[in-house]
Amino acid sequence: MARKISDSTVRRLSRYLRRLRTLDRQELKVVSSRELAESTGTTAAQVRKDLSHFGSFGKRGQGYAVSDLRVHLEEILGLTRRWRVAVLGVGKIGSALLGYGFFTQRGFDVVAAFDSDRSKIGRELAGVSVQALSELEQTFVDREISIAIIATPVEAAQKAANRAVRAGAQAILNFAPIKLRLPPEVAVREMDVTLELEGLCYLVTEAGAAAEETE
Amino acid sequence: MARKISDSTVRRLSRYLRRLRTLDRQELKVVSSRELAESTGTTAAQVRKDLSHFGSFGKRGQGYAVSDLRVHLEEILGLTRRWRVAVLGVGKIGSALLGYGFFTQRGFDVVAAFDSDRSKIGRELAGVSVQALSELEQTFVDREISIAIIATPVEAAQKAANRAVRAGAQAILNFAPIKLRLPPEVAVREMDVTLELEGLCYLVTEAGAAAEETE
DNA sequence: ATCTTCTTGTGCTACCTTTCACAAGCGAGA
DNA sequence: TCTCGCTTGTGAAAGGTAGCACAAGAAGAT
Ligand SMILES: NC(=O)c1ccc[n+]([C@@H]2O[C@H](COP(=O)([O-])OP(=O)(O)OC[C@H]3O[C@@H](n4cnc5c(N)ncnc54)[C@H](O)[C@@H]3O)[C@@H](O)[C@H]2O)c1
Ligand SMILES: NC(=O)c1ccc[n+]([C@@H]2O[C@H](COP(=O)([O-])OP(=O)(O)OC[C@H]3O[C@@H](n4cnc5c(N)ncnc54)[C@H](O)[C@@H]3O)[C@@H](O)[C@H]2O)c1
Repeated sequence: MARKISDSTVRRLSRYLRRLRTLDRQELKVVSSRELAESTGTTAAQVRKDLSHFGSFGKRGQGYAVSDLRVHLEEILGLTRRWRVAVLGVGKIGSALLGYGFFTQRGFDVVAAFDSDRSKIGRELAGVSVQALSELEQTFVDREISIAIIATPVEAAQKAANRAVRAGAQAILNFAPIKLRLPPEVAVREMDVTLELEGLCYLVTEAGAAAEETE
Repeated sequence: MARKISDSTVRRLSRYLRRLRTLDRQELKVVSSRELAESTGTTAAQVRKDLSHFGSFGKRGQGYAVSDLRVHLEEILGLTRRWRVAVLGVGKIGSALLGYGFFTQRGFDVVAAFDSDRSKIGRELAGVSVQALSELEQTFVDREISIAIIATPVEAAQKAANRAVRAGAQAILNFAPIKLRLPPEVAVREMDVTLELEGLCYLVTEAGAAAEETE
């Protein structure tokens, strides 16, 4: 199973899992690749190909057992354990994330928050108390934190990420609009609102231009 | 120029533009594809290929004129105009977005905000007053809003998006963890934190498994 | 005027992802 | 047991995307 799985496949697996959890809650027993495809915005063949990289989970003529497939996907994605997360930068975005109920529900425990602003340190948000940066290393080790969410201003983001990685973080979710430079063994994903907005502008502008041409 | 440009190319163009704006502010006059590539996390060939889809902007032996290329990219991405944006759902994420200073700086004006919660209506955040949903259609038309940011709870997201589209929105930026079903002419981008976090878990788990195998 | 150095723009190639199409397999019903 | 209807799993084809390598061109030195 040393096959290289692409990011887009992994994202789709997350989508399938999300859907399966809903179906499971609704007590539905089986689901076909076609149904799964329709509700996640892809094609039936794509669903089957994605799953086939990891094994044969379905029954020909029937479909997939919802609950079994859910468990398989949870295993594949590494979601059978809980993950401890720290938030770096408790500003507007950071505190929104601390209050995000979905995390706990999905296996992520935000167990620490750090800020450089003295006036914020000691304050408690959603059951997590904001700590000084000086406590970062110790806390990462003690609480076995594997994921750091960067929500500092852009100027501080690279340093904050470096520090989290040195303290043992294996993965970084970055909200700051900057491409972080980190060692290749650290997993990084970006949440870049402006990038996405600009992408939307391109599409709208292009559609407008195309419409004019065919006039 | 009716060539189909891929999403990944558009995203990279945004990155180049971001870098060019910084260089321009630093009064740097020229930049090579190699420099641009290094600071945006790609390769020099990729930078040149991306730009070549739209024309020849560089000088052989020299590089690209920073300020010219910046303008070209702004034109390509449709950022020579300002864009009016509305936020739907003024909760934790919605209010963080309303207070996000980068938007204005980048050509996006958040001119309206809507919420279903009576107690929030009339309140003012970052210069924008929260309106009732009943005013949505009229406001979209009056203020020529082209982009709607969905920041409602997941159950309300599809309906909110539909309503924004019917009111004239050409693009949707969706923060709710759901795949929206919208007419194909509407541009949609997703900001799905849980999806990204799950992707990180996969990578970390996989790296862990690979390390064990080679023991 | 020629040579050297540097960097672009691009055809070609290699790789990767998605789609197609169908044999194989499963269960139900006769 | 055989047939029928349905859906999976997968090899092969198609469609894209990224990287390589180099001719073409630009500026400055000699
Ligand atoms: N506000 C938004 O809607 C939004 C949206 C998308 C992206 N972002 C990005 O997210 C990041 C945070 O944005 P925000 O609006 O929450 O900003 P903010 O100013 O509200 O919060 C930033 C917080 O980080 C803290 N901080 C500063 N330096 C730090 C350091 N070295 N270590 C730890 N904490 C530090 C500050 O004290 C502050 O509390 C920025 O990079 C921003 O570009 C914000
Ligand atoms: N909080 C986070 O950090 C976070 C992170 C990522 C994604 N999200 C997603 O963003 C969305 C909003 O999250 P939140 O944490 O800000 O939730 P929230 O509960 O704080 O805010 C939601 C707001 O939407 C309003 N609302 C409800 N129905 C509405 C409707 N039909 N039209 C307009 N407004 C309506 C509510 O009154 C509330 O003010 C959710 O879908 C959530 O899953 C949140």
